[in-house]
Amino acid sequence: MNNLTERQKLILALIIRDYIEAAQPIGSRYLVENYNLNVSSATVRNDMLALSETGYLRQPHTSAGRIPTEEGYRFFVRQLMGHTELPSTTKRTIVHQFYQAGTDIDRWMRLAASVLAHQSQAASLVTAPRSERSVFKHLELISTRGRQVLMVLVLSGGEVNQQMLTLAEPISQERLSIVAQSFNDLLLGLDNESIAALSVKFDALEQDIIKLILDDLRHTSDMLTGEIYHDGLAHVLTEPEFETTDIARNALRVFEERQLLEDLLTRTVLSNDLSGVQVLIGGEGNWEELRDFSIVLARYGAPGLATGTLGVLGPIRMPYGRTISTVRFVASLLSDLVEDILLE
Amino acid sequence: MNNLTERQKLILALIIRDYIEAAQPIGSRYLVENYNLNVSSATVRNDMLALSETGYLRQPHTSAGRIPTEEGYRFFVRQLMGHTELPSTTKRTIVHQFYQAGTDIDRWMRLAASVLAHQSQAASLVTAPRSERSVFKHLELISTRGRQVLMVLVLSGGEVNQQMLTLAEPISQERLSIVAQSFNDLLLGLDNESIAALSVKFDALEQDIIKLILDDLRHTSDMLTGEIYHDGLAHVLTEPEFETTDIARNALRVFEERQLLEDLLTRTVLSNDLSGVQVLIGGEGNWEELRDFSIVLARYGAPGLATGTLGVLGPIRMPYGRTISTVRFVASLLSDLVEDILLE
DNA sequence: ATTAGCACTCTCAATACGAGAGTGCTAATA
DNA sequence: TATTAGCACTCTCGTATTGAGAGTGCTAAT
Repeated sequence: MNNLTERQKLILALIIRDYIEAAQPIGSRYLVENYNLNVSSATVRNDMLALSETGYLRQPHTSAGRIPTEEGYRFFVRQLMGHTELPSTTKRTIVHQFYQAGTDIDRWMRLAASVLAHQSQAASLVTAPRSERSVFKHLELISTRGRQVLMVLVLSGGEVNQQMLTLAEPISQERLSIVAQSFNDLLLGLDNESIAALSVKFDALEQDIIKLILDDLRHTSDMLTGEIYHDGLAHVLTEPEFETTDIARNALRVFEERQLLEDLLTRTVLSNDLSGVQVLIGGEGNWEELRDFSIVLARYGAPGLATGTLGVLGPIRMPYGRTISTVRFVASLLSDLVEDILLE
Repeated sequence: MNNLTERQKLILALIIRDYIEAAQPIGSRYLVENYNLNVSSATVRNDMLALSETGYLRQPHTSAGRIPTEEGYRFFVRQLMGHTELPSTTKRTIVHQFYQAGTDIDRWMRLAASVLAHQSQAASLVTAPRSERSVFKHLELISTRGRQVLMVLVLSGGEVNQQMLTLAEPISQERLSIVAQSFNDLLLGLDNESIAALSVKFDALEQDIIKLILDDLRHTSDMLTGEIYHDGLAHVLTEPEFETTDIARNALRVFEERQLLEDLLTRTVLSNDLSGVQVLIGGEGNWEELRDFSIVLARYGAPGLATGTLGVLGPIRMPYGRTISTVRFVASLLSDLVEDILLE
């Protein structure tokens, strides 16, 4: 499969780079005139033909130039594209912005989404860090009004879940505090299953609470909870390939279908290419909704403690080099920040 | 100004209704053929001319039919459009969906956004209920790791703010609990200013905590915090007037510019037309970014305790009757739910 | 293996043209 | 005075035609 001559690889790379910029089919004459290939356009045409037969290039119609196929992009990203880094001035600017954002996680997330969207000129998405295995940390019961009780549950990794609870009869704040305290002593550090396995006798109130705690724990570890931050949706409409409204509509739908996003983001745990950055081109056969998009994803955080996902969604004709290095950089930056917060 | 004949009003109403459906200029012949006006097309033309001079209608070009101006829409919404209600089967379906969603506020919000978007075939946005005047309710300090402390602050109305705090030196959980307890006794029910005015002597740790509490209180009452739920962005691309990409891009930008949204949503407190539902048509001169859109907004919740905002953004050519009744219904439904949760 | 040359194909912008829709105006009518 | 018939006029929009330009694939020569 890899029986391409060096010149063919070069031509493929040039076509992809230029096509990404120009969004127009690239012809043979254009190539020889703009790059010192030292061969004639006819030779380039022969190579193009070969690349078309390998499946890396195609023509929108007879007698147009060539554009890359999805396979072409994949080959490019995997083999041809070198490792790129963000310019260090850009890096410094980004770091500075995070520095100014203080320690507010919500602000970090928004900033991360904004930076990703702005740098890659595409749509970005970020999820807050959450612990991979949720463990009970602290419970608080706060009487609010009549028989309503606010239950605040803190899990390892810093997630806080709140829930309303209706009692059969009013209970004083003092008694509630005592109940909460006993749970705190009993459940500290236990996970879902350990708590379910407890064979202590509970009264009705305690039963209810335990059920809610279990619910929250399961909930939190099963699926993606919380806000999915995003930014730069408007960018996807800028690209000429999204003139067709239904394609653009698909892009928006991706951002609003939690199920799909969860599905997508949780898959990122697998296979760590490219120092943790993963590139999905054109749905890769698995995601019909993403047929027309590429996604660059990375996980960040403190492995084993709390991790989140971030990524960029754009057209298949995407500046992969720049996007990948942006995603990589923001991910590592967020990882540092999260670690700072978790480990002393 | 209101010197329109009954027939002129009728014609205006018919044009608006039909234009909203067809998205095409409406001509005089079309009107007399489809409705029993009992006058000739020439007469209708005369009335149309009058309506054009009043500023309620305009022509895209000579010899096209008429389309409503923004003023025309405003007049229609204010004077011509009767009070419409959602079909009761639709109402039941919606109520049922909320019933199934349990008592999870996050789920309510998502569902509300989804229902609004789906019913109005436009983009929706919803903010979680929050109390209008934030008051201290409960503080919790939880030692996590080394010198890091998780501070959980509960405000009236049920907002929970969490924040990390780095100590100068490690402090045991017992001591933290004691500190938290003393704050709970001291600050219960106090607002921003009362706390700032306290003239009690604090040590360094307590000072830090007070500062964070004040920050949170101010933060929460000043601006819109928390997620702004939205759904149905894809709908805005369906409308023919958004074929032009930059207009559609504006719509998306509206949803991602928190500043604008906050600005917008907080204005809803004013003037309660139409049983609390507010209609902004074409930015109303105040919002350049909304020049091409209309927004239907309503506040919901338990006044004085906790309120949120919800609304729908769509093209100016929007089915106002349906949208307004949807917004009104969802708002009142959410109000009931919130009240149920707050008042016993 | 490379290249010059050439016929061929396809897109795209420009142009022209006619049908159709809808108006505004004038003069006649009830 | 309000309405109407009639008509000239204007503008859009779809369709057809055309020619320029770009780029290819193939063949034969180097």
